[in-house]
Amino acid sequence: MADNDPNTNMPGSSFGSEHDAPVVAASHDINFQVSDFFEFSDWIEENPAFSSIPAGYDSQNPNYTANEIVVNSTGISSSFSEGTISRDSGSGREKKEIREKVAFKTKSEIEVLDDGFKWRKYGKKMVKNSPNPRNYYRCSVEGCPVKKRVERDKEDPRYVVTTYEGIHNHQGPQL
DNA sequence: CGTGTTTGACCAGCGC
DNA sequence: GCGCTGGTCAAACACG
Repeated sequence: MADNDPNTNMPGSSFGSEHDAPVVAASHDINFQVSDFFEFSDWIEENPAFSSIPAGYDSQNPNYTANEIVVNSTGISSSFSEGTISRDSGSGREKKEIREKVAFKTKSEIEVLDDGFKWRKYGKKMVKNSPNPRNYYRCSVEGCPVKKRVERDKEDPRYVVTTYEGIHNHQGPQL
């Protein structure tokens, strides 16, 4: 997946340029694609030495491997984790599909970061571990199984934890 | 009028 | 088996 797509124009230019978030700046540095992070998840899988649960993240799941990266030098630190490969070894039947699951912790005022795709909110839920609600988004493109989960950090409300799940059916960003 | 959001209800998995 | 919790659905609503 995610072949060497030239990614002609990344509409990430609205990454805080129209918002007054001082932390989210320099869209030039955030010139990435979501698919790039899905490739990163493979990278993590092959580099368990980098596993470290980011602060504030639910580290109770032993199936998680995680890592932290710094997207740019202006203070946007994102952490991502990959998991959900928990197949039932023992019951003889794996119930869960192997899905790509990537979580970012981004310091931003806005919750819905414009990653170039069009998202439709389909749910909101209060989680037990956090006083903040969790929002559920889904890619607007029909047939695209990608889901997105956005919640604010428990300890630091200035951070948003965005979790992507799945791989986009379509190549280009949808706007 | 079309599209996306809101919000409560419903459902399934899991732990006790 | 029951209750809790997280995830999804869908009808009503708001907005362009």
